[in-house]
Amino acid sequence: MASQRGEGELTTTPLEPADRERARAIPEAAVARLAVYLRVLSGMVDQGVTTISSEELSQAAGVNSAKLRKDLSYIGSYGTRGVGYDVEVLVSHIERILGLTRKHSVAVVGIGNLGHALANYGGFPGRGFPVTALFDVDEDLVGVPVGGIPVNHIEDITTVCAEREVSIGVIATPPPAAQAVCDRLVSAGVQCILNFAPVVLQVPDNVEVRKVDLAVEMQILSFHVARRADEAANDLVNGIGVDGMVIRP
Amino acid sequence: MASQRGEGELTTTPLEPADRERARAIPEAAVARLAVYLRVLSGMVDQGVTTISSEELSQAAGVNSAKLRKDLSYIGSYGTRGVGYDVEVLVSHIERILGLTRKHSVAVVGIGNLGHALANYGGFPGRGFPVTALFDVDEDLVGVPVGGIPVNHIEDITTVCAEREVSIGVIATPPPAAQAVCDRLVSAGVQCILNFAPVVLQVPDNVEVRKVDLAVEMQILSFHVARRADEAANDLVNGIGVDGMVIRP
DNA sequence: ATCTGTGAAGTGCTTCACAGCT
DNA sequence: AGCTGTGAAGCACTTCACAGAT
Repeated sequence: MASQRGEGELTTTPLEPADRERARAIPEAAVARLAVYLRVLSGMVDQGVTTISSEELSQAAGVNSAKLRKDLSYIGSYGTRGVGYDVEVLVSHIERILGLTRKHSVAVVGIGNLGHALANYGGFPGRGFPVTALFDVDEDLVGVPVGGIPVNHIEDITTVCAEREVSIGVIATPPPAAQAVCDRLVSAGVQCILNFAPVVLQVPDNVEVRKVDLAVEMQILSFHVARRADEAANDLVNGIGVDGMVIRP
Repeated sequence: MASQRGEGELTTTPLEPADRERARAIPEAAVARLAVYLRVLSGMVDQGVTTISSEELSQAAGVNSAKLRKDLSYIGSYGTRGVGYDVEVLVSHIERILGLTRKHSVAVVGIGNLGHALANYGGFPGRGFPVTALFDVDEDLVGVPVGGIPVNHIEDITTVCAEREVSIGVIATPPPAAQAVCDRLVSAGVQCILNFAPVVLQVPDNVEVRKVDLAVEMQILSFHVARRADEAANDLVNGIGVDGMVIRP
């Protein structure tokens, strides 16, 4: 089960050989942060900031400055020692590394509450991710435009996705439907999936899945509430007050 | 700036001293997976499965079995060598560690597309996370019930959250409003925040923030599209076909 | 005979700290 | 004098592989 998509539509600026090795080597964690830096930097551009130091940028992005510099070093050396980084230069290099010079068509499957919300973002968060197809099983929804795009029936995923060159599929269906939907997306040649359904998807190696799992997020927070409550109880026993002051040393 | 909440309402089953040290020591990454195991196990219970091996459970959860066993070992030794784990026992231990024996009131701030979707989940993903308060700046929305709960004005966050003992705040506002909303939640004593706004929130150390950032997720996927496209181009140059076979060895 | 629980080895990410450029 | 870029050290998570329980 592999991609059926040809290799003919490479519209991205081709990477230099040096960049190529780098792209392979960037830690996943760093990629996520690059996206954050990019957003912060875009804000800077709007404010007319032209130059920024690693210290300032790292503060704004909520990381420490060594990490920021290391992250930026993965994509090359575009700073000036003693000065800092040119904001626009940085923006364009990060955009290139993240593949944002290309448009990525998005299909949303499952037009319930969440699907509606996603479709109505219109051009998905941050531009460059146009939603070009919507799917649902509900016959009553088929043909109805949501966020300007008419809903197609789930049966047609394969043809419609191929036609519209969808490169990212978003699964917003109820859990039981998710795997089947995923399989269809994959057989339509979609190699990147963003999954909102609380299900562990099985996919071939050449497909990248990212998961957004609200239940997991809530439960992680719950864990921290519990840990904190417990530490507090523990500290009280040991004579430490709620605000961290020792009451009974 | 610290919690203003008293320490009197600890309704959680208190952890044994041994568990206490463990809770402190569980890696964050393991906590996230425990939540996944819990969901898979709940499904097992519904199917009437009573016993499961690390191999089976790890498959269903999409991790390898050594990792699963190590994760479970963080919460104690509840398996039987030569046999496997008792599903119900495991469920109840994971629930206890994740603090799911307590209810966690949730407030959603920002009742736009996403806020609506979230409010309409009713009892948030997976039970145990009742949404008890909604907030927005829009006067026209105030008083209107969404998912059964009337919307309050954002001005009233502090009082309403304190009143309803909200322990988790969900921020679904536009980016510019997020930090101010966050500050209000914090001063209402909320120590856990789930942030959907594409903004890096500044919070005191005693507050836990989890971020769900669609733009970042999309951009990570975009990065992988780019990397793959580039590898393919690269491989073609080196005489390797699209399906991985060497054409020109 | 089988499957868990876990030290120990391995891997990858983060932080340090400073050489080197402007 | 200031700030980047980066080897090297440190830390955390993952995987291995096997002793030990049933």
